[in-house]
Amino acid sequence: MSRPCPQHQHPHRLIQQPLSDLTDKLRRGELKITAPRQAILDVLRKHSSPLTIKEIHTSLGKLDCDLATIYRNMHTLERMGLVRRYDFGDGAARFELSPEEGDSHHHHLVCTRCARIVELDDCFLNEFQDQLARRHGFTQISHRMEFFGLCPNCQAP
Amino acid sequence: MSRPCPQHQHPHRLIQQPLSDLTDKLRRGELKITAPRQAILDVLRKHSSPLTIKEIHTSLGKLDCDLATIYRNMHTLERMGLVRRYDFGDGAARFELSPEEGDSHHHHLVCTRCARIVELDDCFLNEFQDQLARRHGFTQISHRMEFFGLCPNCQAP
DNA sequence: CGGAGGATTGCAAACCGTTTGCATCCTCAA
DNA sequence: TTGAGGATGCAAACGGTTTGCAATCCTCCG
Repeated sequence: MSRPCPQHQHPHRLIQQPLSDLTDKLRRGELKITAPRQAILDVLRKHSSPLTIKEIHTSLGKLDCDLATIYRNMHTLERMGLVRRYDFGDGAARFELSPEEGDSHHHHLVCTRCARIVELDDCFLNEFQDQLARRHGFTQISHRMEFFGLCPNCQAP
Repeated sequence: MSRPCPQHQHPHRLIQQPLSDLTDKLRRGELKITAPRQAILDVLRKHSSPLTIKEIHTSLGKLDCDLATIYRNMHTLERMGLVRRYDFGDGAARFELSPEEGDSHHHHLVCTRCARIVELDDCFLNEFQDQLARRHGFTQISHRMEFFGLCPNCQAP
């Protein structure tokens, strides 16, 4: 994983939510504030791109906890909207702290060689998605969209 | 899985490529024409939505072959562009015969309860995707996009 | 038409991310 | 401070997928 290209970094990703705000949210969700929970949130807070469970695990360092604990927590955190889950099609889920404006979301451009991730601007699919729902009588509609390609560093000569 | 709603069925999906055309393509790809291969293509030919490996396997009926054979064949067929792979996020890959205009593709609206699949019109992301590639210096760019929701039959009262 | 050579298959075992059961531990409200 | 229930660690199981290997099948060539 390489450093994100600053010029294309989406602004809201640079604003780190203080850990205390996060634990406040935990409390509001009636979740206990445990060491693994805090450590996981802290790791996510410090990264600007989605992390796999394994990446989170190694980032925990000496605050290490069981993999199953991370898996369980990601479900809980996702359920209460603190965290967003992404699937880049390589078989490992990735997680990112939700932006503070809880309902907005964005998509990613992923290098298929080095897994470098570019965070794109806020999603533009909402109107289209709503039309689609109306036209086909669907409710609770959502979507997934990711872009893949070779980043500048990975293009062979 | 329920029958697709005819009024929203995308036209090109109704045109079945004759099996002979498909085996011709196999030949051109220097692939041997084996019984499993033909049977798999024949199953795909008869379905208008993407199928999982398991669904293909059970559809094979008495032409049954090993799961590993299907997995291996899906890779080969995908590699030569005969088949397209989709990921609806439930952990099982799905496969669909490529439309005859080899480069076009479309997306899906998937019911999260009954897995009913609506095939959408041809993709509209190409320009956007190219812009994106240019702006970030990526090459070989592609994307994935699927919509999820509750279909009319699955909306609880 | 028959045989050689390489692709393809079946089978079983391995893989990998993820989930789960269970006993123990810890957090938090009373 | 204490009790109840949520949370954790550990190990086993799970589901989709991949892989090694020996046996088999398609094709091409003589």
